[in-house]
Amino acid sequence: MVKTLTKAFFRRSVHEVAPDLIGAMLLFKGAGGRIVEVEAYHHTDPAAHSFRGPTTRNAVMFGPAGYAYVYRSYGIHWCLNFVCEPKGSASAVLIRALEPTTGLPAMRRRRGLADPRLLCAGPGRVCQALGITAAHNGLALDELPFRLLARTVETAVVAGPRIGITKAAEKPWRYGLKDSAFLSKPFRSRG
DNA sequence: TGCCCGATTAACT
DNA sequence: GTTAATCGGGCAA
Repeated sequence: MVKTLTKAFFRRSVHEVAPDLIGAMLLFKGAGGRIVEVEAYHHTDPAAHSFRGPTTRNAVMFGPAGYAYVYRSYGIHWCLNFVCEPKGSASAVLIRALEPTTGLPAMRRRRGLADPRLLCAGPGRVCQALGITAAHNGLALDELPFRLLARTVETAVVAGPRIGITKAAEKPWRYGLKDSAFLSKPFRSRG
């Protein structure tokens, strides 16, 4: 029995939602796969876009949970976040990598390569593969064209430091599927 | 207004 | 390991 993730799922601490998303299925217009890597950004976190208060760009983060926050990264890429926590708390989970399972031809075409390991291994790559842009900023996650399905099996989740940030870089708020071949970077093994 | 820098990626050496 | 591509946000003046 497949369960759709509702807004209530996201109306919790970003540090609860982030690990719970590992193993969930993310589909966008019929393409996507299992979420294997995410990062949590709490509004009290200096690395979060919402840390310095609301702006035009981060406005969606200050709205209710269960919506997509899409922003441009390095002037080139798009990155997809899921807004979490009660309204106004301005926290979100960054979707960093998927294990592609559905709509591979479309994703290969948009990415211009065939290797499934590199199709969705990184936040910019996920958006390019799924065709997500600023046009999709603010869309509800429990309505089409999004489709989010809860994981159906027990999943081994590992945590580690986040990637590509300079502030609060030591916080272990990156979560991933243990030993997945589709991560943007491996997690340091604990033995 | 101007300047610096970033939740990145790909193509280099 | 290094670096260019490319642009909006944030902050100083």
